[in-house]
Order: sequence, then C-alpha cells, then structure tokens
Amino acid sequence: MSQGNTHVSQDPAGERASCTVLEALNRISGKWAIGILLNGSHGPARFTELERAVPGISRRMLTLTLRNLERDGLISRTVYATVPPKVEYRATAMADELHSSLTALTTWAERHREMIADAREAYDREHGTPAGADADR
Amino acid sequence: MSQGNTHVSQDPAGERASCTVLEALNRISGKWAIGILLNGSHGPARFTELERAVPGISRRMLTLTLRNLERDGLISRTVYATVPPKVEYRATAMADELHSSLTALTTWAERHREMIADAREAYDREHGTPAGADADR
DNA sequence: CTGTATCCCAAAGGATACTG
DNA sequence: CAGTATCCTTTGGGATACAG
Repeated sequence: MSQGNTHVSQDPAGERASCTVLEALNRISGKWAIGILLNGSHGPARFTELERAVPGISRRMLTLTLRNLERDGLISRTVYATVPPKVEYRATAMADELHSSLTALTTWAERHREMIADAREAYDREHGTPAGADADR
Repeated sequence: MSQGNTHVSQDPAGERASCTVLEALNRISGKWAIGILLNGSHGPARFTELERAVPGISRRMLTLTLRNLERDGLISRTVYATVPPKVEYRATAMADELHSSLTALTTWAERHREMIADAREAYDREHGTPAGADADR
C-alpha cells in the first residue's frame, strides 16, 4: 500500500512482482495441488490415503499433480519395495514454508467468504447475470 | 470446475481446509488476476493503464478478469461520464488484505526460485523428461 | 478511451478400463 | 496398492474486428 506510487506507467513495481507471483502460482496452480500439499504436510501419506483425503480427485489427477509437485521439489516420493507396493509422499521443507502462505490465504478466504458471496449476489442482481452467464463463447 | 464435490461425508483432516483454499484460489486464479490486483492496489488505475502495466494481457482478458474481480468485490469500478470516457479501477479493502498474502507468496517464490529450477532440472535428468514432455494426452 | 463479439486453439480435467 | 492409457468435454485464453 503506502508506496507513494501514484500512477502506473511502465515496469514500475508491478510487472516484476506480478511475474514472480505468477511463477509462484504456476507451481501450486491446478485444482488439486494445494489440497495435496496441505495433506502431505502433516506427515507422510500414501497414495490411497491422499485419494481419500482429497475428495473428488481422480487417480489420474492425483498422479499428475503429485508428479508435478515432485518435479518442483515440493513433494518427496519414497517407494518401499514391498508386496503389495507402498509409496509415501510428504511435503518437503520448501513446501512447508509455502504452507504458512497457504494458510494465510485460507484465513483470508474464511474471513471474507460471506462478504464475497454477498458481493456476487449483489453484482448478479444489478447486472443480470443468471448464475450461468457465459463470459466467453 | 464447479462440480467436483459430489458429497461430503466426514472431514478427514484436510477436506475442509483444502476446500477453503480452493475457494481462495479460485477467486485469484487465472493468468492475470493477481497482476491486476497488485497493480490496482497502489492507487486507482484506468483501463489502458492496466493494459500497459500488465504486459502481455489482451483487452479481452483484461475486461473479463476485471469483471470477475469486480463481481467478487475485490475491485471497484468507477465510471466518469466524460468524453472521452474514463473508468477507474481500484482494489477494495478486502483485496488489500489479500495483498499481504500475495506478497508472502511472492517472497516465497523469490526465495525458492532457483531451488525449484534445480529440482526440475534434476528431475528431468533422472526421469527423461525432455522439457516439453506432455503429461497428458 | 473503454469495451464487445467471434472464432479458434490448447490445456485442464473427468470417466473408464487396464496393469505390475 | 499404486499407478497407466485413452478418450472426451470443458475451460482458459489469444487474435482480431467492431462499437459506444
């Protein structure tokens, strides 16, 4: 806020910042990454455990998201060569640091959930947006 | 996107949390929302200013993103009936609170940027993922 | 200046079936 | 148990042209 920046012209304090935030978001983007990250942050979790802990996720998306998180170094994957196979996933230290930011986001969402719902309702009432309004095509 | 959760059975430590985070993320999701939010947070900005401040954005996406943010009560839109028309956008108080969380995310991203890049490189070297590997189809 | 309207493509994600 | 493979639908978003 109090940055004394009264007008926006070219790069000033926005391009670089938004770019960085975009980078941050790109890693945790997708419908499931965060749910997985939060679940994996309180102890190791197995594939099926995650599948149950993140309701609605498909095996495919769980695998894909897990792989991406692993690739970025946010999740570690440990395979135990037992039978039946056992694989443990857990958040890395780097992801643990992210966790607090995610929590901040959660807190914000909880605090403003109703306010946002009201804002939407009001908006849709003023501008006739019938809940299924198509912004695109 | 808006279906996913068919029914909520219990609450296996994470469901509620991940759901809330998802809600948070859904409002600021998309390629441009955050850049706009950050730019609108240090004073009112006009349409064209934002267009220039967020490099790469198209008129269409700027409009769409702005409308969604307005709908959620994160951006206020003020029209001056002058000629030529003038419209000012600015982050609301609610969005200002989000701003700090976004900043936390930015900070995290900056601190770990290299580490993540290295993790990717390492991963791609071990598992032969030739930079353009297609996770899907 | 501030948008809208189309068209089109690519990516995300769901459903389902099969496997070591 | 822990995934893969395929197919298909939906959504995000770029390009471009038109308009109040």
